[in-house]
Amino acid sequence: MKYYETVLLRSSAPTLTYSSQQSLEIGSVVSVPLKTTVKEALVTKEVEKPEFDTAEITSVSDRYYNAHQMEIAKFISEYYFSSFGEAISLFLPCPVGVDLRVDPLAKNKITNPLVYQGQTHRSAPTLTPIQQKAYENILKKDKALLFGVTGSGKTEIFISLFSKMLEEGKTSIFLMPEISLTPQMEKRLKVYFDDSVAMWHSKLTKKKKESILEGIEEGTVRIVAGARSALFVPLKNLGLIVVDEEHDDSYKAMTRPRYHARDVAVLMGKKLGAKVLLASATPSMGSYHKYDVVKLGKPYVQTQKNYEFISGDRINHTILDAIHRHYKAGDQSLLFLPTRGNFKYLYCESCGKTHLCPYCSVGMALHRKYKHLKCHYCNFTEAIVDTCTQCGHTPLKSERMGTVEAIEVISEAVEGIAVEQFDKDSITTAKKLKEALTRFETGESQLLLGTQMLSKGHDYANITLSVIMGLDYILGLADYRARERAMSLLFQIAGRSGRAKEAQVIVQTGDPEFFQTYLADYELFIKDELAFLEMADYPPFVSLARILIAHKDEAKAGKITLDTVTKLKAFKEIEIVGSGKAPIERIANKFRFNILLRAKNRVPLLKALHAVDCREIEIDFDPVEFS
DNA sequence: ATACTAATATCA
DNA sequence: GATATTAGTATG
Repeated sequence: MKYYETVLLRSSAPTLTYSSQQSLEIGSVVSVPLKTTVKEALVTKEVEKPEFDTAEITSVSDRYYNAHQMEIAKFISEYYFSSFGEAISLFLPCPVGVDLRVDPLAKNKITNPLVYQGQTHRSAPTLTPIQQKAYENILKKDKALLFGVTGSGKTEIFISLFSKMLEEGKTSIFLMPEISLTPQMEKRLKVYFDDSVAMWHSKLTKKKKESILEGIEEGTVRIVAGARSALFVPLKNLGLIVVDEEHDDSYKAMTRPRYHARDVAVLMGKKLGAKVLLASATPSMGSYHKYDVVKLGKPYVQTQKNYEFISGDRINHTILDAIHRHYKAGDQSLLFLPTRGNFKYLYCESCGKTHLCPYCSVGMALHRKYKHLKCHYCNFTEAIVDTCTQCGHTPLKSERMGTVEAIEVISEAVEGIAVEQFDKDSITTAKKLKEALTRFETGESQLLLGTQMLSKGHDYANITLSVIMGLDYILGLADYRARERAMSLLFQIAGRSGRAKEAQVIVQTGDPEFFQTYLADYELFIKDELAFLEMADYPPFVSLARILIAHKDEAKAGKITLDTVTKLKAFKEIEIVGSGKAPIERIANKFRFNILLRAKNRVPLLKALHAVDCREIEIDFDPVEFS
């Protein structure tokens, strides 16, 4: 009889020891009995017969985790404060019989030499001299940051790199921030790589996932493109990881393990000997500071753009006139605003109170289409109310414009215009996204109106007018990166319009000087912002961590916070920047407290946090969200 | 993580 | 006193 330590997959339980008649490989995925159920577990270590009684491993699966996967998971679990069982579960296990530690392609070459050569691919695109230079530069480096505006031809460089990897018998991972970006990119990649490329994201059906995994195993699939989770597919002989739109916060996981896919990609590349290429038109301060920058063209939009700064926070005549003019000229427009739903909040004119979610300390958002109020944090829904719950005053006023209301205002003012609503409420599936984009591409609709989704990935070549509202709202967020977020958003949206001809950009802000200064040169913004961050002691010059405490009992939450702060005070190398109620005080009926920590070096910070880590607190290392 | 158990609050 | 809710603990 043999004895093995195991960790339960997707679990924070401690390691448990089981027995087995047959001898097992470290890394094997097995089924084990626990209490009354059977769980999946990973064999981590062979041990001597323990003193306590052991249960026997129920069955051994045909999957296993290799040494690299376990090593990277170990890092993730320690750096991002999750259990090993949770971290390893990010990965898809390898099929038994394929060892990713040796060069599996050698096997492929022997058993199936024509796998790759048998397929027909269009050869890589011809690069412009500027692209070619960047491409050659990238080839010389293990990791690099490709800095180029939208439309500067980053994708052609990626495609050339993937082609080169294929020629060398290596595989590639291509990360994009959101699932919504995949259809357009898929089309482009398929032209060159056909069935060698597979689109991967967490919402794929089980069947589709299995089919892709089979392709990976057979060696037909050699490029996996997709969202965060694509980083964890078991590709053999990985040669390249591309992280597009590397500045995007959606690379940071919001649930445990709270890893940052860009940073894990860099680590993974180092461990596996794969090249890592980060890319963005608006790079993050950290990446610009840390990595070799390969510039692609000039850091500003080269097409002719007329910027106009206007004040206010509503859709006014300037905006309506512009939309009307461009519509009449047969051109297309884009309008960005940061809130979804109708009016974001209901508020009482008499006592000034906002109508709040009963379980969260945020305003209930008005969704006129469904005739209800909805909390965007806990999804609590209720009928539209008209009387103030505080003072009984009626009627309630609505505050701040959302997508639906904006569409109503515009449809009324610009007769005949077809508006495409582009936000989380209307674009719920990949199909709806595709349809909306097709309608816009064919000219069936003439105005694209939406939220952050607009700034991500899509190119709208024929747009001649971009209207950007609500930047002040972002600039006013309590976040050390508020400036960066507002600035990059403006760049991203402005960059997506007016590729072909002269374009007009209307920016609604009370701080035009700030945006105006940097519009022509994002790199100048980065340099100034880095100087600011260094002076103010913020990343990338220091390490940050956030502790989130959430409890139904407010006093209990406060006590946990205080106790944790007390324990942390013993660590002299770390600074407690602040602690207390979180900006959003309550979500889903739990009171929320925050502790923000800072340290010059991350090692003492990690050490202190490991010392206070417990199940009552949640640790977010390198946080991107502070609410 | 989750099943199970003990402790505590809620209710008729 | 019975039952629902919550807190605590062990799992092999």
